[in-house]
Amino acid sequence: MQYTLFSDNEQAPSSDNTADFKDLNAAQHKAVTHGEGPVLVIAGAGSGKTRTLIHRVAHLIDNDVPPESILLLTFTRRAAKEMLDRAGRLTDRSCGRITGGTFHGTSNILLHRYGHYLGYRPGFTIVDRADAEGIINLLKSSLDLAGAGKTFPNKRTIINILSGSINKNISIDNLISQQAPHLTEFLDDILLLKKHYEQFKFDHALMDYDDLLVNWYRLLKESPEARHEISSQYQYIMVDEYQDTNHIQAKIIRLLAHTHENVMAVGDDAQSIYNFRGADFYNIIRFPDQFPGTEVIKLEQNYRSIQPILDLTNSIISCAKEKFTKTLFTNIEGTEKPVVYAARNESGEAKFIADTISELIEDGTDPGRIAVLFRSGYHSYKLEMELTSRMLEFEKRGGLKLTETAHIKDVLSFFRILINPWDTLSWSRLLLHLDKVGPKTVQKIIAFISEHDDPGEALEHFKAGKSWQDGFQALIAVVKDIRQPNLSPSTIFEKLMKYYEPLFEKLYHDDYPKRHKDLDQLKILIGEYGDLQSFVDDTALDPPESISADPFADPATQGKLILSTIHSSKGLEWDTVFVLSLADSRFPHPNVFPGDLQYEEERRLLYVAATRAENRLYLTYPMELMSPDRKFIRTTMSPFLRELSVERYTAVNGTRQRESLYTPSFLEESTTRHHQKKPKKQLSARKTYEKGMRVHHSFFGPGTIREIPGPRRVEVAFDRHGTKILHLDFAELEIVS
DNA sequence: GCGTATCGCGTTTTT
DNA sequence: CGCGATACGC
Repeated sequence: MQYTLFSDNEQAPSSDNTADFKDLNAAQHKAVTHGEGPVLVIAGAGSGKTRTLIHRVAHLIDNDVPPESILLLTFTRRAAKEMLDRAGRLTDRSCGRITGGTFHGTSNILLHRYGHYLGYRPGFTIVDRADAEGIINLLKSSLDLAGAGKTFPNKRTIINILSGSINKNISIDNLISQQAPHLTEFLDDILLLKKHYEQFKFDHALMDYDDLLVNWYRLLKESPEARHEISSQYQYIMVDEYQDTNHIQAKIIRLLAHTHENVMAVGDDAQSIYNFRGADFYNIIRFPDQFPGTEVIKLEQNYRSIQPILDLTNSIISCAKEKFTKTLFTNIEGTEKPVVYAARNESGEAKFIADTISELIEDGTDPGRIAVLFRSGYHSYKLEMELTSRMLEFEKRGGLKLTETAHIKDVLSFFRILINPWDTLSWSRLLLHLDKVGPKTVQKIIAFISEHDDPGEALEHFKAGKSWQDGFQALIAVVKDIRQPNLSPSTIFEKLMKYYEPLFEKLYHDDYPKRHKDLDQLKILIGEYGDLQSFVDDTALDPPESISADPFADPATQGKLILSTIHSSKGLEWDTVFVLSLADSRFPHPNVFPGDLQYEEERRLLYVAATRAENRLYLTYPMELMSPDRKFIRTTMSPFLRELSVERYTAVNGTRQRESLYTPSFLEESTTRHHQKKPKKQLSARKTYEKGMRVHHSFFGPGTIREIPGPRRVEVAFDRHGTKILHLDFAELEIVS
């Protein structure tokens, strides 16, 4: 295969087209065909860096580099899979023999393969973040922390501090005094907690994400044999999203490449948004120091967005305190400026977005090409209700992971105790479901069974209280049943479901159907695994975003509208993007102030959000927010928006129908275009509703009116679907009695 | 009095 | 969902 050089102005075709390997611009071509030695590719948003990496892989294979010697490290496993798949299509060869994945996934593989050099037994269990939080919780209650009157920081904060201290390579006391001075009074408690946390993980052969990295680093550093073996195995190392790597990862890369220095790192300092968990975008700046002789290549052409969007995003990032000037340009045609919409309140904001989305879909836009992004998971609640009441389907990303939902954790707990009988956390999950059994009783049971060589068997010898004996015996029976040797994961699943199903029905009565669907999908997923260990590791390391998404979905069918946190939207792109809740007290996060390190990161976060858009970008904010005391407080637009020149966007004031805040002439244009109110059908609006009425909804079925929270709204407690707030303008609600 | 069940309310971001 | 405050039952 040959690569033909095209001029910089030649536009790269859509990245989905695999027959386009010749259409690379000069900079991309240089990166793709680079020979031996370290390369740093600084790539702007939408500059085709993924494409470049794919072609690089294809180029190497075409030049008879054995696939086994390529190591591709990406941010998400999904990205790695996609790259290998596309590279495979480019080369007409299987790329399956390339090692590719996340740092943590790769770490897991290498530690199982080479861990014996450090004296590891391979049977460790990986805990994900949610479990780590659970452990902290367990320890917190048993350690009796915090003096009277003081609220001890929550477990999420603790975990951030613990992992931050590992990632940033500084001691906890320094970290706290530097970056979280308000926690100084808890320093001793946190240190104590850390000690017990480490001991706990050690006792139970558990590792969390950070331990994997630390041990990978130790493996390379402390075992010359392992270092040499691994480094000569992987002769070509490629790292995507390099700005998201932390100190340990940078050191790992350095050691991995010590025999050959064939490293290609790709990243964009302007998109560094993971500083809070230890990522350091100075890693990019330091790369040439770590690898002397590094060639630096810049990709500045953007193949994603139209020029007006780029103008806006360029000016967002140009306000940054520290910037490495890199101005993106594009040849994609399009003149429509981004819209900044000021809504009266959160409902107005949700309504505007839902209206606009409905119109786009009616005009034939694939819902899967539209995304709504926001800072925090709960910012989208209002919109979710609005969309549900209009029967618009969506998929929410970020926030809670599937493996973090209660019912999935329950099932996984059964699997976990089989692999690691000392997995106290999973035991306590299972035991807590027994009626009349609470935290205290669980602690007693666990203390008892942990004494024994075989906790699973010891369970039978614990004398249960009279009131909960029956449930306890039932649990013992299942555990005994699934502990039989040589059962396939599917068989175990079926066996445990016989016990769990009735329990589950009682426990999650409110949204039973949805959760049950998850379990059905989990069953399918389990069926693909032959052994338990790899199933448990996989679900801990990289939980599937949504197993309800059909893996064999026909690509021709329409996708779903995406709601996502900005963090989870990284690396993706959509035709139309909405960014929600860009109000002063919401974005940046209220705890960060100008001058903080975090403040600049928040700005980059907005940059990342805005650069996801190809053709249409809407930035919205409410002028009124609900304060803690059910009072409304006025807000203005986020400071990041305020510092932009008004030339860059079209301002629309949703609080007055006919006036614009800034530029009246623009408003007429955009209202007629997208935001014109259509007369909605007044189906239910005329009827009078009262508290306590029985009603029937075409989708949710029968229910009772709980509350009338506002004009044209009712809060209905549905018999089968929980409580929902419905908009009478849209909901088809019949009065039954 | 200890421990469990229940309700109401607030929630940064995550490989 | 998880936390705290409060209420009930052994």
